[in-house]
Amino acid sequence: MTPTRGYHHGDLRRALLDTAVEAIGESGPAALSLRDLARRAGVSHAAPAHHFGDKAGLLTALAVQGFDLLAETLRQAGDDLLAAGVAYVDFAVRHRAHFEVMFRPELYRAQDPEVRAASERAGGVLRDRVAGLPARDGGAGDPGRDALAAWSIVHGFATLWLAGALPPRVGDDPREAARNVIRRLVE
Amino acid sequence: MTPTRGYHHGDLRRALLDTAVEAIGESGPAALSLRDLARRAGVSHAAPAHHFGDKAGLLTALAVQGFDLLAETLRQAGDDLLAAGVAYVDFAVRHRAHFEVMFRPELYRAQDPEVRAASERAGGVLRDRVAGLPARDGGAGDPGRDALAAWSIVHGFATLWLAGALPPRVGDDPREAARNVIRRLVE
DNA sequence: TGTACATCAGTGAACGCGCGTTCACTGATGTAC
DNA sequence: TGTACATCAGTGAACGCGCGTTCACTGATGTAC
Repeated sequence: MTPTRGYHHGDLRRALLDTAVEAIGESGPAALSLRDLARRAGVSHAAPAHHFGDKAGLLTALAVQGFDLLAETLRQAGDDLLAAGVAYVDFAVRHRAHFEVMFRPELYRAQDPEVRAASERAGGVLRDRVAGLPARDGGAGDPGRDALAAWSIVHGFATLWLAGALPPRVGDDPREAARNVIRRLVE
Repeated sequence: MTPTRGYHHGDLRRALLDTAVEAIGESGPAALSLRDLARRAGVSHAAPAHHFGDKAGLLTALAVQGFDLLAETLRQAGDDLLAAGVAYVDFAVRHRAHFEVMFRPELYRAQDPEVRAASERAGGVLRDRVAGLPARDGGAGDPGRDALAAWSIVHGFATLWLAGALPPRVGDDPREAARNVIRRLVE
């Protein structure tokens, strides 16, 4: 994509992250190799180590980026829980590589403070949207429980969609299908 | 575990599947190698190829086993959707290796007729439990939609649990936590 | 009960490959004076 | 404006490792007669 400008690349760190997204989209995060990334970015195979140390370092950076992107996506979806839920699924489909890395913590340094902070920000937005929901007719309604149920249903739908596990009758528009399913929870 | 009985192992195929479950439990399905399996099983490194051809062949066999086990687990949970949902989560936690393989179809031959049949059997049981549910107060209730919502919420909860993504306040008993969440859908 | 033979399960040596890591290096850039 | 020097980004050769695959083989088992 970005042409190499002589000896110094210019923004190799960023280029490697973009390239990683591409490679993960093709073969999944586990199959990722730093040598392949270097090859795709057109630099020597030892270059990635300069920026990320090792594979876990690179995936940690990708996870941070992913959680930030998710938080922003949820925020932009507005106050509505239904809209936020649809946005969550949409994020998973459109940023599949990030999503797959984010929820496979054994692949990166999940205890890294940057990751924890970014993940906490995304979780906070989701909880806000759930808190904005009117109490259920049944009773008091436990906001922790409701947030967990909301998270579970959108995360499960997204995961099943990405795994190709859903039957054809669900259709091919993830946003529409997700909206339909989430309504079961919020209507 | 099972001592090698001379030149012929006795039931190497089965032993390799058991060993694979063990290895996947430690490092995930992507890190699995046939050589490591052979080493653990105490046979030569070329032996696994006799039974499964390659890694995808072995994981295909594991997926079939997993779907059959899931179907049986759901069946044993009885007619109740809540109980079936809890059983689904419990299955994921107790048979983590199988569960992880089953829903990563890029790792095995998902189009294999045996896999499709086993997966169809498990899905059928889940649909049955949803169909047994009384119609919602709101209206007619689309059984396809309801089944998808139920599947999403239990699958999502199980996935988040396994990923270690849930906050500590959820507790350490997956069955209890799952029951609480699923109630949000069925009550 | 005994022997011959076919079949099958597992062996072990060999191969080529891609990987991560290390390390002395070189080219480019920016800053001090 | 010009020069010296420190810093940093990226290079490329070398290493050892574990992997999958192949293949001629050998030991065990079962069946026919």
